[in-house]
Amino acid sequence: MSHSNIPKTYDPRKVEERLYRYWESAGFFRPVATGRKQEPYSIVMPPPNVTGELHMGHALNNTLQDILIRWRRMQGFETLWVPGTDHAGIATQARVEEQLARENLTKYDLGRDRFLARVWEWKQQYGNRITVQLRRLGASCDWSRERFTMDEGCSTAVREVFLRLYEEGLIYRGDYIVNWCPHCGTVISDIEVEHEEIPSHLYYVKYPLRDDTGSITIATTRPETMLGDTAVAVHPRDERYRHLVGRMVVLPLLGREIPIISDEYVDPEFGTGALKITPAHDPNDFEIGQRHGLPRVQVIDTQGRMTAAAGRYQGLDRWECRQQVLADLKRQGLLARIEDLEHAVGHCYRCQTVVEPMVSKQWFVRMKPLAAPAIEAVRDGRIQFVPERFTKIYLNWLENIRDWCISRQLWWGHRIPVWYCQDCGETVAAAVPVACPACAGRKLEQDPDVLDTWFSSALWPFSTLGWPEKTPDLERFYPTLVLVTGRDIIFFWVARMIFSGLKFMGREPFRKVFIHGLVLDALGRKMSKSLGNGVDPIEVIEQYGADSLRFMLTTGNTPGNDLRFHFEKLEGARNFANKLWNASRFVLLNLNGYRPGAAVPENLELADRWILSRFEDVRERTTAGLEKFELGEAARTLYEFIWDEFCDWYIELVKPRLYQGAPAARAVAQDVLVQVLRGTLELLHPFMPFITEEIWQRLPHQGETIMYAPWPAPRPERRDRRAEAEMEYLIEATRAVRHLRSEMNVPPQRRAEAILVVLDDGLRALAERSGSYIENLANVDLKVLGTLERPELAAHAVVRGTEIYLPLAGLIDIDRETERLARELAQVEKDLSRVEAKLANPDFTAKAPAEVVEKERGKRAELSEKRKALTARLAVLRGKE
RNA sequence: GGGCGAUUAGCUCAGGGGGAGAGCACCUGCCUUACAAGCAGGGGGUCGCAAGUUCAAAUCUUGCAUCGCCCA
Repeated sequence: MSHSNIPKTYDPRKVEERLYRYWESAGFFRPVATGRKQEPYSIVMPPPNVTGELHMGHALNNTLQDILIRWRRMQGFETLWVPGTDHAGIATQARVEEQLARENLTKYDLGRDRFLARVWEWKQQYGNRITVQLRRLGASCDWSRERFTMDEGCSTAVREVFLRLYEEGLIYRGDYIVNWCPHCGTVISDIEVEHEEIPSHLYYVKYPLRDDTGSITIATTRPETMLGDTAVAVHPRDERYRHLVGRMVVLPLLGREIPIISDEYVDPEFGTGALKITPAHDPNDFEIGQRHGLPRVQVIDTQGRMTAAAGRYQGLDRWECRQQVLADLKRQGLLARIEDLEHAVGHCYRCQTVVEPMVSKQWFVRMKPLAAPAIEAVRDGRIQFVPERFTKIYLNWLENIRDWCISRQLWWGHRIPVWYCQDCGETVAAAVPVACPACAGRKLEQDPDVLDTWFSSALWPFSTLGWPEKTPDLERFYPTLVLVTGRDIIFFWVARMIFSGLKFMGREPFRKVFIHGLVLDALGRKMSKSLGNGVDPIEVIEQYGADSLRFMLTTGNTPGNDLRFHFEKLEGARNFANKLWNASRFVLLNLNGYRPGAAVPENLELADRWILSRFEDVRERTTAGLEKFELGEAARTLYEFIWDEFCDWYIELVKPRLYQGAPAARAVAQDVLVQVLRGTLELLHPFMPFITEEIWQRLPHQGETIMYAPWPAPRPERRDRRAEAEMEYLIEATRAVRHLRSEMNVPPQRRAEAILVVLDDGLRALAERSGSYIENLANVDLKVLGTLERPELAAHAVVRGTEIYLPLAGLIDIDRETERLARELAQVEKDLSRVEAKLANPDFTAKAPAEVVEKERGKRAELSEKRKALTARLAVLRGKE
């Protein structure tokens, strides 16, 4: 292969799409039994909404999954990553309704069947958008197994689960208080309600006693609901009101008579301690109403308007009604006072409309029996959250769980598999009923509602693998190993998958739940459509490449924490990719005559042993990071190794051998370069799949793809602490010489002379042996001496018991040099006195671990040597003044 | 009201009982035959505040403050 035409700048656009097509068409994303590991490793992808476009949250979520799956695949596991999309009931239906609105149509104009046909059409047309985008990101999921929550298999699973829960009495239908969104026209579940603190008012209203002996004042934030009041409640031990319990008050404006009751729920400290009770429009009041057998008067309808029960307020919007009620109360002198109050108001998570609690007939899942095993599975560690702190959030929610309202007044979704017999009124739950089991009648009408979208996502880890069929995939890949998801859907999704998996598979659906945070904008705000502050991952990929985006998302992050999106960070990642590209270019351009196997231990020189040892360390730390889900740490380890050690030092160190070395030495350098670069690419591949593949293919390699290159194995024999220590010394010395050159303004091109005075025999031998490293990297001619034969006009530095001189007759400004050394001496003395104070403390020497004490002693020795050298040098210089 | 997280260099963030780190920004010098998306050198921080544990605290404990998120 010719390498002379490798461009100087890495261009991801020329690489990424081509490689992805290659991988996908070669079938590399499918599970492959490598024989190196027996167990499978599977992940199911949190299905993005079919309506969706890839946003930064998806990009982060899928990058993390892809890293894990690519790494495990290289380790030899039979990996499967199942992709798919979610039908997203409300969102999708809304999208199609908008489309219809542009044609001046509503869904009612079409009717249910034609409307649904229209949604499917929409889905065919736009539904694969996000999966195309996931490919751009590099996601190595098995598209041949792609699923959709409303495809045939998933739908079968949904019906099966519904029917089984229904038969067991875990699904029931009942009149219950639910959260109604007047805008979306459907019920939403408790967790779909977002509470937001809103500045509001607390209104004090007098309710006159029936017998005209006075009044009781209640406090409320929602005066319009008083029209539906059916009681006033006080705390049973509240002395202020004890004598009133059991008496009747006259509801203002409507004149209805309602009782004063007592209930533990009432907080005597809040407001007046007297609470109006509206069982039809408040969840807590609903429960109090149930305890006391109170009637429910619905005064607000599904559009948010006042009903006939509201008397003359009928037809008013709930907010208009509030103003009207207040005005009327004021006129009648019943509005005692108004206070400012911040309080939490429930909003629909989708449209932000204020939710209206309302009593209605809905389907529910009885949660207590299902929650118990799900709590247990996490408590006993069968499922672990990463980071661990999310365990508490999960447990706290499940321990206080309420029944789950699963019916939705929508058309798009899984229709509830329940029919009502028009002849005898029997309820029939079945997949496809033929006749009424009670009266054999054939006039059956299906429940019009559909199921909450999350009902089907709850089954995702096993419905995607074929359940309720006993498929080989289900057998092999369930339970999955890890679920990667944002912390915003722990309740919506994670908890529900866990109890569903336990219930229907008898096993937890995954072993680890890896939670990540949100991607925020540069100012730390959530990215949102309404703010318009979102960054489009596809645009980023086009501009910077998928690898850069992925790398930026991984390195900028710690598990579970949010991350801010900065273009500067993206540039850093892009620069890193380019750095790697150019380092590889260097290697490739210097491979003439390469033969593998030249780097046998006896041929290695210090730099080779050092970089191989460093690589071994990096291999270990990268793998450990991945194992602990510390992906950012793993990625940063690689970044530092590649940039600081491989590029800044090793490549510079091998140049003489490559450019002027004897063929044998050259071959060794080539072999080490190839081995270290190839191994590093393999370690980096999960994070930056495209560029690593592109380079790997050009390097000498075995196999069709880096995707199946074996994950670098431990080579403990390559760990060489001595080589590392020696290189550290040489690096420090090189830096010191460079520093002196810079301080003295020696032009970079000018070859200078440097003298190393090394008293220690071992170090001196090293300096003599490997002094050429310093010579090449600091552009000096080096003299290594063992005696104190000091040049007079020279810049001076001390490192590790070594005095360094740059004899620069004519360039030395004695005053400046004196001042510089004096400053350094002051610093040394400061450090030294701290160390000495520590060592003088008998508690320290007695109680601190021996190696810590030893280290401090070493430090003391080095610092005092340095002080001695600096003092002597200063004396010489001052003598010249 | 309860819980969780954050508070470290000008900015964004790692780190996590024994010599304060990175990237960006800044200053100086370099287009040195892998890379100017680069190289070399440099300046810059009582690690939010207070108390405690310890020979030793940025790191552990407690309290407080500020910001953010979640739950009621």
